[in-house]
Amino acid sequence: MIIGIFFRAGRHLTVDELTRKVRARNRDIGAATVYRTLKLLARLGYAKELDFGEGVRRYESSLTAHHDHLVCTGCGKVSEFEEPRIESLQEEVAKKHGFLPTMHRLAIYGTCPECVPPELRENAE
Amino acid sequence: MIIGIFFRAGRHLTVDELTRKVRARNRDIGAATVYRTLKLLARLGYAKELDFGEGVRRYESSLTAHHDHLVCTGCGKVSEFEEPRIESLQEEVAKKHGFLPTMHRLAIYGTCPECVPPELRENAE
DNA sequence: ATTGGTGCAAATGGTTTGCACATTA
DNA sequence: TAATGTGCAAACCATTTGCACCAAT
Repeated sequence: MIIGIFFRAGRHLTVDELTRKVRARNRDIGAATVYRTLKLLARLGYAKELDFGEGVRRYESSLTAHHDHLVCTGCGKVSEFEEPRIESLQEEVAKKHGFLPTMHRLAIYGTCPECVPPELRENAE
Repeated sequence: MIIGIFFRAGRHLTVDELTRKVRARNRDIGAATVYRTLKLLARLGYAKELDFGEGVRRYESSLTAHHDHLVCTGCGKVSEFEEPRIESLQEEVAKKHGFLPTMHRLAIYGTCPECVPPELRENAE
């Protein structure tokens, strides 16, 4: 049931967010089990552990195409993007340094469209 | 004295590493003071807080040019690189999503040259 | 009976904080 | 005397783990 909710739920879930969803369905499930389930999914390769430096861990399904993240420092919303040119430049950089890259983490922090104050909008003034 | 050691020391220091260096010089200094000093430097903009998902925080001087990081998952060593083409692609991505970017974090994880087993070296086989 | 998974509460570990104390102006 | 910064130990908090328990083989 936990796994079902996880894959159906939105992306980039906090463990606590998932725990709430799960407990809304069944109050008898403890947080430890949610932690254990997510760790298991990550170990099996079905979930990715994310860390945006917020002090809490997030998880997302790894059954989707690779992507990186845009994190809004205003409302905390996380969105995704994919940019093959950045990917290949990373390969290039790694190779130049003799690195055998296995993965990378790229997050762009800033203010999302809804959080940009009107007076700072492109088409303002 | 803590500040002096911090800026003179190598990059990407763990708080614990810096505490060791400081206490080697003066045993009477507690870890709390080192934590407080680094937080202060970060607040004033002289230090950057880094988080590579290792479970510990690292700090580096922000008085150097912007750069991103290569993290060796074998020996833990962290090195730096700078790739203007990646930077400008990030700007482009942010703009495309209506984001006002303030910063980004890019870390490439993998195996550094010293940790690549010989049989996997490019010029092996 | 044995296995595997669970909830609960306690442990963990990096970081922060309350507080009494010292040092300086 | 007031203000600032310190060490120490306790608090914090997300996460992990020990353990007794339960369900299903």
